[in-house]
Amino acid sequence: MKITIYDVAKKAGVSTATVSKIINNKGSISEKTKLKVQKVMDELQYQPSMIASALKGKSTYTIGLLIPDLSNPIFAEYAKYIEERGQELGFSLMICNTDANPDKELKYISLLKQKQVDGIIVAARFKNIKLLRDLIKEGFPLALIARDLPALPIDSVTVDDYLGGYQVTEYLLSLGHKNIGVVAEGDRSSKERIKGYQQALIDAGLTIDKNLTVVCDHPTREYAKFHAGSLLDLEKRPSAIFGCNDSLAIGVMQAAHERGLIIPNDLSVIGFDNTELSQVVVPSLSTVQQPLKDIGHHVVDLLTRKIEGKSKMTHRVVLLPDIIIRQSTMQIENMKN
Amino acid sequence: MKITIYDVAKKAGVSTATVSKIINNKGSISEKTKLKVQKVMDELQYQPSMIASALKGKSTYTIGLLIPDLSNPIFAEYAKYIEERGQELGFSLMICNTDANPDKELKYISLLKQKQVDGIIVAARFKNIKLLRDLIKEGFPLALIARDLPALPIDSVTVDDYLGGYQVTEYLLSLGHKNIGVVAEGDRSSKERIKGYQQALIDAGLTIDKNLTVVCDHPTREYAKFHAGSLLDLEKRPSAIFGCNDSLAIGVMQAAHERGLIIPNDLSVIGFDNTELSQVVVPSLSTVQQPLKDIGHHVVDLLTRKIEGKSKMTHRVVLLPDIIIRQSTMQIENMKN
DNA sequence: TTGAAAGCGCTAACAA
DNA sequence: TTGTTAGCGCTTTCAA
Repeated sequence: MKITIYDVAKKAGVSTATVSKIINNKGSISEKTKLKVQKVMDELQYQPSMIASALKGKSTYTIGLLIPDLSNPIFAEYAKYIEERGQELGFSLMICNTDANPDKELKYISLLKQKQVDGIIVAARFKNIKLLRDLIKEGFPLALIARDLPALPIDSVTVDDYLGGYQVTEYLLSLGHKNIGVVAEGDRSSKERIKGYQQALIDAGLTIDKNLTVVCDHPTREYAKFHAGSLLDLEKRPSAIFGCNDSLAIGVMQAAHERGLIIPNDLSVIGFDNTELSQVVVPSLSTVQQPLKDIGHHVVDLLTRKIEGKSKMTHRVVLLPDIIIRQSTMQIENMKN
Repeated sequence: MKITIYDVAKKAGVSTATVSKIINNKGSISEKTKLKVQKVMDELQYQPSMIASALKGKSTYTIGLLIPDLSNPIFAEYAKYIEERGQELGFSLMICNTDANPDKELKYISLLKQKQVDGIIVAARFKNIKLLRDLIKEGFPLALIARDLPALPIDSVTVDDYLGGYQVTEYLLSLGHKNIGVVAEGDRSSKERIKGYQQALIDAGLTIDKNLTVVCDHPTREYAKFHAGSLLDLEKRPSAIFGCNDSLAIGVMQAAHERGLIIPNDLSVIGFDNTELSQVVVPSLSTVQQPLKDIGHHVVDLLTRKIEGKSKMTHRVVLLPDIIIRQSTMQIENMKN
């Protein structure tokens, strides 16, 4: 059978209270008994049951992560770095793939509460806002990544998508492009990136042509290819297109390719996320890098601080993206037309 | 405070035993009290504590997944489908990213045991075999993916890498290629794929030239590019190269590109894994698809059956890969040289 | 059909 | 410095 604290206590000739104090470094224990008990624990290969100590009201040292889709490399990296930081701080990670489905969100949250996780991290595309509101009301430790809810007092870590969109556009403008298209998906990040794009145009004294922004029904390369087509078939087609993530941008490249357009000579293209995809396509894709590691580590720090009651305030951390210039973008003067 | 079974019992005017029986569908309870108690549970929004029931020796309905690197898309997909199937069967997933580091493996396994997970799934590249042996000796439910240990009685699900390598080579041979190189990584899968490649050559009556197989120190595109270079600079350079995963194959393509070689006219290239990368490069990469979803679902089925004591036997499931032909491979007669 | 009570392994207040 | 003991919330045996 499994070794319990009783076995240790008996073999060491002390009480369970003494053993417990030694495990948790509490109270005052003589060096002598401490050594003796530790020796017995080693011999017996004793591992305290976290279940039992959790039942006594202590922490489970487990956090839940609600994420829409692990097969998306960006989310997988979030998960990786969250796990990494959690592990450094002694927390395990329970992963819940929600498919951005509100029913699953509900189910998972209630399950995580039944399992008494110490806190929950909610990633992008979370639908069921009411659920979050309830959790906050209960004082349940919660943190958000890539999902900002200005109306709710929740710790969050986001990358400045607005700035990302602004920088991309500013860069394209600096290359001389004035007629700039956007292929986006429907989520919050894309919306922010579009806003940044628009503001950059305004700041440059240009007007915004709504027809140059298309939003894909599904965030896939195939859809982007299709929608980019309509942009490229415009009478006055854009000289540059901003894809709100790398897959979309590559869809744009493919649509251009199908029409016999050469990148970057006929069309500049830029993406977002700096996935391996962007390094592999020909020409390599200019893009924007998110500080994924920082985001993951930061959100765990915020959450664990809440869990440990060290911080009552709400923190909203905004991290800055970084533009990476490769071969898919070009000065307009050097372009063919 | 949190609602407990006592609150429910008191409000419903029954004992906790009765409530417990109703929750677990055990014993015999009159329809009347059942309804009454269920109504109270609803009103109170009662959620049984899994911690407490776990302490009583019941299952935690949690499984652990030890995986080397979540940022590798293949592993992320494993995780996704494992989580998916787990969720269908009522199990949560605790993710542990080991970096293929034996110390972390040890730490995680002991942690998972402290947290009383019901079983553990171990993915590719696991180092610490002794650890697994101990787990088996204890009768701890265990299952493997993409990692076959013939010496140990563990349930496992693998894809037939040998067959994959064989099929790739057979296909290349059917195109007329005889001088076929391989760029591999150092793991078990690559070794199997190489063996399949060699057997296919033998079966075709050809001899194996060991110099045509290079193994990268690190499984990255950069390394593959470097090593493929040495293959391409050979006096009698291969007319086709098999990259043991898509990243490696793309490294090969890049090395070829740097040398002014056109794919597939000067060189056929084929990969493995069918990641998005393979669809995005130009020319698109022929590759081999693994049934990731089947693998993930299958391994969870095996493990949970062990957990529930429904199966004492060891199962080794081998799934078959599928070759996908795209544009990076060509009949040798159509090639330039 | 129902309930009383013991106990899962641990912690912490209190006593010695 | 150490030990006694009462629970944490649940399940299960046994008796009613």
